Amino acid sequence: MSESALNLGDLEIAVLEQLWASGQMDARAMHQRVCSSRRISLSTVQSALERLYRKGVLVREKVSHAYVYAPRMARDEVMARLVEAALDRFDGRQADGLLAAFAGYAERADEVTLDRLERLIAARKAALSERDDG
Amino acid sequence: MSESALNLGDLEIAVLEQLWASGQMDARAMHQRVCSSRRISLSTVQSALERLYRKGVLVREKVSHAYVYAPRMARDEVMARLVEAALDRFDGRQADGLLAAFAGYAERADEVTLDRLERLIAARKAALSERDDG
DNA sequence: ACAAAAACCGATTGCTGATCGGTTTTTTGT
DNA sequence: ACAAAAAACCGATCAGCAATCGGTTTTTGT
Repeated sequence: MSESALNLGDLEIAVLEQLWASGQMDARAMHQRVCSSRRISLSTVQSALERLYRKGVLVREKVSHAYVYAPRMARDEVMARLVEAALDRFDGRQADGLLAAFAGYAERADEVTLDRLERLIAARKAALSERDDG
Repeated sequence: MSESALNLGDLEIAVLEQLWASGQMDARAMHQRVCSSRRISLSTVQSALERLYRKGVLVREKVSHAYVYAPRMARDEVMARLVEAALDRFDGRQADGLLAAFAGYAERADEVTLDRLERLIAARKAALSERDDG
């Protein structure tokens, strides 16, 4: 386990999605956004934001009286950390797990995604040979 | 959320690793294997196997009096399901999450892994054009 | 029928996220 | 400066789940 295995609940993710969409928000604004789908009090939203802050996923800044929260990690980064956390409890390398997950997904993947992935690999290969030459 | 989001505890994974390595085992044999690293009673191991069975990760067959457990899913498959479970709580496609996880990983990946992945992509692309032609 | 082995059952513990209401602190309008 | 409003803060509860165990019942082999 590299460092701290990130784990998130459903409300935490819902709240994060809002922040990734809007950039930043205080607890009240967040409550407005989520209380339609989830009948939740302001306190509950505050707790979720607080937890996310303690987990290092959010930053916050006191603007006049209220904390304004903002993402500290990109959506992709959080997803990656979650995948990592799920996988690194297994013995040995986690390459094969990721590969397997991707293989399962790749069976349904479209061209665009495949191309993106190919470019990712090409970039990495370039970096590798760059290093070998240098 | 496709069907049932798989989730596994640490003991469950440890137990699974043993089964993937050895093919099949009853609770007593499993206990032998894991009790060195974890000081655990037989009951605890039984519970873990039972839970895994209920989750559909293991099959079991009564051989004389004891259940003999065997994996019903490959290691890769379980890993893939875990990744899927971690990702499909997010809005929208999970392609980007997987891509992101892989991107992070790819930065450290070796040539062999990159080659494997390239072949995976090639295979998928072939399947796609196959379908277009047919 | 009996002893041993295993399943089965139920209970407890620990952790974590979700949830809330009440109290204190801070801010702000007048 | 003061009162009202808003937010933070605090602590508590609840629920779900994995880990853990000991005791009871069932099965089985001889």
